[in-house]
Amino acid sequence: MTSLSNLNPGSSARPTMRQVAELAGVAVKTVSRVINGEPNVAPETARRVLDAARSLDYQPDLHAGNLRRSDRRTRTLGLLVSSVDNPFAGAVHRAIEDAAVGRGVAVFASSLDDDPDREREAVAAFLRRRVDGLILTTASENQAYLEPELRRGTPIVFIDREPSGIEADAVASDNFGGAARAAEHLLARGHRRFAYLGDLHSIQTARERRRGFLEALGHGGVPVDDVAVIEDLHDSERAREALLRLLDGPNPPTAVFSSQNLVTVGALHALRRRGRHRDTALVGFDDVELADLLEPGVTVMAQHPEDLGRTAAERVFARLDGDTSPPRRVVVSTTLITRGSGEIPPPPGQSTRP
Amino acid sequence: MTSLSNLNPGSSARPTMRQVAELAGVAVKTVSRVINGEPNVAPETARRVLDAARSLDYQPDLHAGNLRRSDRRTRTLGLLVSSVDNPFAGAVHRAIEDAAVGRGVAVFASSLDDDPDREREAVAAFLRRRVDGLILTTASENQAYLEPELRRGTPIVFIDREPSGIEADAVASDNFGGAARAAEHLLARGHRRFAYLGDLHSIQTARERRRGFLEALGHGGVPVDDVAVIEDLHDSERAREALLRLLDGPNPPTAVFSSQNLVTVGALHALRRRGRHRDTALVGFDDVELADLLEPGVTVMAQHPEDLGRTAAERVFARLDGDTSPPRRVVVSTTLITRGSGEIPPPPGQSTRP
DNA sequence: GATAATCCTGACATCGTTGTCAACGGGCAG
DNA sequence: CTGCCCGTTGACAACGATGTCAGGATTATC
Repeated sequence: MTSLSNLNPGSSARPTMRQVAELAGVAVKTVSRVINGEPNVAPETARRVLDAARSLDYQPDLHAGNLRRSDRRTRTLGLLVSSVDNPFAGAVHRAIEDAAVGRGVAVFASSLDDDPDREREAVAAFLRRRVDGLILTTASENQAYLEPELRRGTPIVFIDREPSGIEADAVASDNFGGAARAAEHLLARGHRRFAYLGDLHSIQTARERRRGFLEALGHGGVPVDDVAVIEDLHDSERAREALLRLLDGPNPPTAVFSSQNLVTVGALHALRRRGRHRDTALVGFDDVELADLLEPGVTVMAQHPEDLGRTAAERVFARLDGDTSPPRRVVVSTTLITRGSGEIPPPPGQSTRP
Repeated sequence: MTSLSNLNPGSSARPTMRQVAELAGVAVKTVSRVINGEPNVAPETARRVLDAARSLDYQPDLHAGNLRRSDRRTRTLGLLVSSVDNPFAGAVHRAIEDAAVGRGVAVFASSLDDDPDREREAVAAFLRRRVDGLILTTASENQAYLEPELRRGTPIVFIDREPSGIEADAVASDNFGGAARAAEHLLARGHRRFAYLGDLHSIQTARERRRGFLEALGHGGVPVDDVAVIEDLHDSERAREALLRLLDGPNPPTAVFSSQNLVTVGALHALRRRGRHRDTALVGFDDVELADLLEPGVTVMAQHPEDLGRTAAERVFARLDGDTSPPRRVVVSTTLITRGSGEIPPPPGQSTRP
């Protein structure tokens, strides 16, 4: 009874090459050749195999093949972002996907919420699945734990954050320069009382922006002690509360810098709530949807997430294609978009320098 | 020379269980037991194995194991959305990821731009990777091609679109009812001249919204012929142009319904450009970031993408856990958020019904 | 017509892991 | 002391595919 192969019709088992081979009356290896478009198969044989494959709805098992294949490529990429829900990360993700899809590469994405523990787990989950490369918005202080993997030849590209404790490719915005330019923009309007609303201090990018902003203010003659620096604002709600407290305080800022998109949203809410949106200057880092339709429009240092994503993907694929040049750090410049909020001057009597 | 196993120190080759076994002085199967936490391993042996694994930076190959394992689970999910760049899709994605991560399941996401060809390719790419389940925002007219896969036991859940040509689980917003309620909301303010700005007619969801909107207008005594129905607006630029043409036309609408977030953004731009944002009513389907800070605030029929994503993931996991009940259609209701733009009355003299 | 080159095909080992089964050794009951 | 049980361990086959190699058929070459 069981000596014949399992040919029960309509069987719901997933067909394998063996079954396609049986149905087509050829050897498994011949099916493999046809499926992979290898040369030297008689057209008539190929047709029979394709017919059989189609009639069984056969889908090759990429991972089984990969196990034996010499190139050992899963055609899979792992992407770590703060959250797939964040518009910036979404744009990065899309650009990477666009670069990958043409090569038949699928993308895993994982949200970290900038939690170092989740980073380790997510990286391990990717490596267990043998991704061909990693693109990481890292959340950890130090990524030396990736060293062995890097030595094994897995391309690792850091995006939106510089690596630390490891030499690897990186693609990031000009955080320092962009934040500095934002500061200069506000200084030029005559502001002297600033607030800096920053993301988690543990995030390298956030520290760069802070440094850029404060150094530029220093060059403009504003002592750091006069700047209200508030950090660790990781979502819009916290940012809103923080700015509300400042606005209600004894010496509210005349100009506000918000260091990322969620913080900008929170700041906008706070200003609106206190009716201060027309007399308090605001520049945000990273662009925000509908920023141009608000009144006043929101001035931002726009990043170019598509460029970041595309460039990071190109780096990964270049490495996979054999590029063994030293790690490269690509800096993508930012663009100041003036829409009104950043051009608000300080109230009269407070604009002149001492 | 080659009789000894490859033990060159610092070798950059990826370690396998065999190498861990050699280093620990045990059989491969024992390593497997330790790595998978199977019982009946002497503590001392387990320690030696773990030490060896750690010192080699060993990561098990999930796919090799899966090949032999009886449950045949890759712990991987495939998600198809219109674009990972779209805020709605991002929220759905995040909710699915949150449900999956606890089970050790990783998520592939693919953007379709609502192109049926890309759908077929992306599904094939997922199936070749043997995802455990599919969550699809389908772009095709008919998904009967998934029938064999469904029979094989792969859970397939449609999200944000109803399946056609196949019986499968589906989770979607109340598109018809939500759009109808938007129409009623505008009718109640006395509007009689409407514009409907719709997404691609090929999208089932878009057709439902159109049907809901127009039927409700019909019940309100507004003949369909009096409604400016413009469809196939797939991005904000096209939506902006379309509404600009209407506003510049002989008989501009006093109330506008935009059928998804990108269209809403385009409509907002058009109204603003013509300075009509304070006297033309607007209700959008799907919420938009910062909608509450615009003047007037943007009234929307908010969807609940987190609920959609979470519910879809729950359906997939329930199926994987053995639920064989008939396919279920889950409808997630929508929520009207009044912020001003939808409460604008028609200009005097046009508000009364004939 | 003989020989070589080429095309087509299949048998077999193998990739890294797990399921099965059997063997070994020590503890314990009879 | 014998026999049984159980905890521990490893040998081996197998998962679904591809690389290697060899053999038979066909065609080209002299």
